[in-house]
This record gives sequence, C-alpha cells and structure tokens, in this order.
Amino acid sequence: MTEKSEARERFLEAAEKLFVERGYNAVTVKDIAKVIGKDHSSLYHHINGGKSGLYVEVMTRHMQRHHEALWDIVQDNEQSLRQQLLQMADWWLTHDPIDIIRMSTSDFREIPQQDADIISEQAHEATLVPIMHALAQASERGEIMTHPHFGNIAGAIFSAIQSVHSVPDEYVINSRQFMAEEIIAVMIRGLKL
Amino acid sequence: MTEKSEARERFLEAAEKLFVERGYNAVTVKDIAKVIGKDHSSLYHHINGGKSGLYVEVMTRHMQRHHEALWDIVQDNEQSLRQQLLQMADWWLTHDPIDIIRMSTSDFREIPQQDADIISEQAHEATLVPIMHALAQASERGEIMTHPHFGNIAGAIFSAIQSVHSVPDEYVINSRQFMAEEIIAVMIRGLKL
DNA sequence: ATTATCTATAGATCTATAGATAATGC
DNA sequence: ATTATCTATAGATCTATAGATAATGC
Repeated sequence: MTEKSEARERFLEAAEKLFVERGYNAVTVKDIAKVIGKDHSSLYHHINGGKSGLYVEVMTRHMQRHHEALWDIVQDNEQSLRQQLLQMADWWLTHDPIDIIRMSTSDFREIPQQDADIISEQAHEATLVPIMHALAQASERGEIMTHPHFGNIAGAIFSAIQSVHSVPDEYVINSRQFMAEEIIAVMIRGLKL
Repeated sequence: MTEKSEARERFLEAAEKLFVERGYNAVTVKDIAKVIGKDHSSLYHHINGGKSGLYVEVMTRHMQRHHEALWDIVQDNEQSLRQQLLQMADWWLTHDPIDIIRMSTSDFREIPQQDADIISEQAHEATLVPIMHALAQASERGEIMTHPHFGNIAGAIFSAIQSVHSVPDEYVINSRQFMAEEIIAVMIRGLKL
C-alpha cells in the first residue's frame, strides 16, 4: 500500500460517497470499485483493514470536512446568528444527509467500538458544537435569550434543518434552502428575548 | 401458511423490532428466528414473499400503529397544541426512532418500489399529517400564527423531537421527555402570534 | 525494479427450498 | 390429517487473498 496515490484517492472518494449515501451494509466493495472502473481486488492493494478499515478512514475524513466547513461559516458570520444558521443550512443541503441514527444503529455495529466512538465524537464536533457556539455568541450579544441547555436546542436545529433533505422533490416549496430559512426563522423567534 | 398463528405473530413481532432498530440490511432471517428460539427455515412456513415480503408486512403494520396512536393523541388533547405535542413526544420517545432517511436510502432499495411508495406514504400520514392537523387547529384557535407552510414546520418539529433519541444516556438532561419539552417550548414560542 | 491491476478462487454468510420428523386438531 | 418445526443443502453473494500479468518509474 502507498499512502499517496491517484487510484487510492479515487477509491476513497467513491467509498465516501456510497457509504454516506447508503450506509455500510448497503454498499459492497464491488460497488465501490465499479464506480471507478476497477476490479474490487485492486481496492485491497490500496486500503488497510478491508471494508471496515475503509469505512473508518473515509468517515473520519468526511466528518473532518464538515467540521472545517462549519467553523469557517461560524467565523465568517460572527455578527449574525441568522446568517450563521442560513450558511450552515446551505452547506448541509448541498451535501448528503448526515444520518446519525443510521450510523449508530447500523453502521457502527460493523466496526470496532473504539473507531465508532471516535467517529461519533467527530460527528458531534462537526455538527452540534458549531451551532452551540453560534447560539452562545448570539446570547452574549443579546440577540437571543440565554438558554440553560443550548446543546439540546442545537440538536433540534440541526435535525430540523436535516429533515428538509427527506422532503420529496415534488413537495419542495421554492427551494430546500427556502424551507430551511422558514425553520430557522421560527427557531430564532422562539429564542428571542 | 396460515394467516392466524401464535408462531407467525411472534415472528412478525421479532422482525418488526429488529428491522426498526437496525434497518433491513443489518438484520438476517436467522437473527429474527433466533429471537424466538426457532430455526430460520420455520419462518418461511409462516411468511410469504421471503425476507422482503416480511419487511413490507411488518413495516406497514408498524406505521399503522404509529398512525393510530398519533391520532388518538391529537383527538384527546384538542384544546392545547402544547399538550398534543408533549403527548406525541412521549409516544415517540418511548418507541424506537423512525429513521425516514435510512428507510428511503437503504431499506427501500431492497424492496419493490411500489411497496416502498406505500410505506413512505404511510410514514407521512403517521408522522407529519397529525402534527400539521394540530398546528392548523391551533392557528384557528388563535393559539399560534397562521403559517403558509405548516408541512415544513411539522417536519421540523418531528425531526427535532426525534433527535432527542440520538442523545447518549450520559448527556440526557433530566429525561428525554424534558428535553423534548424544551424543544417544543421554543417551537411554539416561535409560532406565537 | 517497483507498483498497480486483473484472474481465479477460498471460505464465510445469507436467502430460500425440499423433504423428513414432530406436534396438534378433530 | 393437518400444521409446524427441524435437518440438510442448493445457489447466490460477499469479503479477502494468492499469484500471474501489465504498467510505471528510475
């Protein structure tokens, strides 16, 4: 195995897309190899730890990408909670849904618990923590009330926005971003002083 | 196959529990049979359509149960949106999470699309429609504002409450019901006139 | 010479069925 | 006599590896 390799990178990207879209069990190593037009046996030349090792590597990276993007958004919009949440919504709705429940009830059953714990923690850092941070800043500015359990509220906001993903195309009003905007408006209004 | 049978019913119940908990692909017919201490080949004596037929039958029933429970709650608490939502939250948090995303991106890939469409529609009727109904009633009473897209708001409320399921035990504040109560309070406040 | 890819195949697991044996209903 | 359960096994699929062949780097 080589750490740096064009082919390896393509395997990782294909795997990330499929694992995130369908979950661990609905993806075979053949599915992944097929995406980039190679035989699945080639995958084992580039990846350590087989399918489950691949999942762990790829999901770790996936969460890191979300983490970076979210913190950039938080810092680029420091003066407006609404702006922060709108930008987050835009990011989430232009990427695949993050199905925490599926990960913990299905995917994590197939990998070592130690790895599951790491990915779980990363998911938390990449989703709820940035929202909590934005909420805390906004309450310091007096933009919203202080709330004793911002973690709980952050979870609600995250899931509410993610829910827009599961609206079928034919029921979308204007755009998914618009729907998220409506949800964010209600949430912020409910937190106003 | 016999429609009415003690053993058949036990197979169905075991299957419902496992499919809902883990999703289609993370459950084998052996897992299901093991729960009730029978060989998996016995399952085929009671069930038509094999594993996928079993899934369809069991998930249809699952959604119908939610549907009935939710409408009972709506009708037993007609004068208070808060009470309706609190009761719904209590129901959802004492049952397994309803992972619509997992169903549509993983489970439904393994069953005929026609069946997937039916279950999808049932899930909609069992979750969002009751909330929409409660919201419409509340706006008629003047309890909350009229909002042009109650479907969107209902989706947000449903997902926000469901999100409490994915909070690990050690991070639960008071109880999961209490956390749902906080979320409901913010949502209702955001919808007040 | 080293790295990447493919062919072939082992071994495990999974769904499903045939057919023998056991349990139950009349 | 009918219904339910188990044993045994077929056939498909999946992960993983060994080893031959092709491509690439120096």
